[in-house]
Amino acid sequence: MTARDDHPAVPPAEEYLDEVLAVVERVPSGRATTYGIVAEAVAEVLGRGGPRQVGQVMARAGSGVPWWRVVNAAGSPPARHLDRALAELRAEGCPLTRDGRRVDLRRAVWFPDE
DNA sequence: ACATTGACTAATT
DNA sequence: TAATTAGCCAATG
Repeated sequence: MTARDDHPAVPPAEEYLDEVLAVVERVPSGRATTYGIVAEAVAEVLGRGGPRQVGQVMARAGSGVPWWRVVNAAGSPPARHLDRALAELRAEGCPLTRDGRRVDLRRAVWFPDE
């Protein structure tokens, strides 16, 4: 290594990205969590980031993980892929609201400490 | 260094 | 219940 090997092997942004994806991968089928909850879990490890940062990561690198299990605080999947997300959620039996357009977080919410 | 932009949230109306 | 507003945080140009 160089004399100064104090520069991160992984850029902070990438490190943050990995941490977010690691959490999302653990969300069980048929359940869901929120950007805010993921952000808290990540912040516990890295000490930074908020819901919007999680959103950024998902937008940029969310394919590859069960992104449809991450919804906003109101239970709505990302508007961009609303239909695809709802189809997935319905398919895996995730509790939805009566109108079937949002996740019923009261029943479906999952926290990373499980 | 400043402005803009987002797969956000909580409070308000 | 839905729309609006202000606050939020880091990436980007």
